[in-house]
Amino acid sequence: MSVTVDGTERLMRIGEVARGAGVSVRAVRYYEQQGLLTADRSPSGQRLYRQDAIARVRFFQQMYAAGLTSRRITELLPCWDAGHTDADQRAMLRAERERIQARIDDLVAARDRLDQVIALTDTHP
Amino acid sequence: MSVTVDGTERLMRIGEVARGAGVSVRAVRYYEQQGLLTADRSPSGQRLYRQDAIARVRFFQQMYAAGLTSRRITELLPCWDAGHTDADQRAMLRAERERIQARIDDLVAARDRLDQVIALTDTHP
DNA sequence: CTTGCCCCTGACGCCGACGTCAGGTGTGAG
DNA sequence: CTCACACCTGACGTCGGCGTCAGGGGCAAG
Repeated sequence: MSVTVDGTERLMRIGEVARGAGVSVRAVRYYEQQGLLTADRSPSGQRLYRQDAIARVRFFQQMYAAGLTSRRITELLPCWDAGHTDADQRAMLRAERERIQARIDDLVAARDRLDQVIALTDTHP
Repeated sequence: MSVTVDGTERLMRIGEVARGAGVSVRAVRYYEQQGLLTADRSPSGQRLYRQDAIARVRFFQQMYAAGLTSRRITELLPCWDAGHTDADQRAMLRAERERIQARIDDLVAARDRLDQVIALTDTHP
C-alpha cells in the first residue's frame, strides 16, 4: 500500500489530484465547494488529499457524465461511503438507474436514426 | 392523406404542433429562431404549420437528447431534407454518430457502476 | 535574493435550451 | 358583443459545471 514508514499515508496537493483524474484544478475545488470532497489542510492552507481522492473524482466525473447533479451525488454519497442505506436512498439509487437507462435508450434510438441517414446518404450521394 | 377537398394541406397553429410533439409553444418558436423550422403566416401573423412539423419537432428533440446543439442540427438538416450530402456533411454525420456512441458507452459504464452499489446496499443493508 | 511554479480566495463570465413576464392582437362560441 | 383562450413580439431570468481573471502567499533551486 502507499503508506510511508511512519505509517502516515502519502498526501497529494490539488494539482496532482487534478492531473491524475484528468480534470482541472478548478473542478476539484468546485467538488469541495459542493460537499463532495473534503481535504486536510497544510499549515499554510494548501489542500492535501489522500490517494483515494483520484478515484473519487473519477467517480464524480462518471456520475456527471450520466447526468446526475452535484446535489444528487451528495445525496447518494452515503451509500457509497458508508455502505449503509435507508429506504429513501435505495429508492433514489433505483430511480437514478432508471433515468440512466432511459437516457441510454434515447441515445440508442438517436444513434439508429443517424445510422439511417448515413446509410441513405451513402447509397444515394 | 390529410388533404382537404381543394387539394390544400390542413394547417396547424403552433399550439397544436406543440401538443402533438410534447413540447412547449416557446420551444417551437425557439426552433424557428434557430432556423430549424419554418412556418407560413396567416394574414394576422399567426404561424401555420404543415403536418410534418410534428415529426420534425420530435426529430429535433431526439437530436437534442443525443447532445447535439441547434447549430449542429442546422448543419445536418440538408442531409435529412434534401437527402444529398457533400463530404464534409458525411464526415460530420459520422463524427456525431461516434460521439453518441461514446456517450452511450459512458452511460452504460455509469449504470453498471450504480448497479454495483445497488447490489452492495441490497445484500448489506 | 530572485525566479518560477504551484497554491489560495473571491467573484464575474459563459453557454444553451428554453421559462416567464409584459403588453398587445386574433378568434371562435354563445 | 363579450368572453375566454390562443397567439404575437420582445426581452430578461435560469441552472450547472466549470473557465477565467484579479490580487496575493508558499517553496525549492540557483
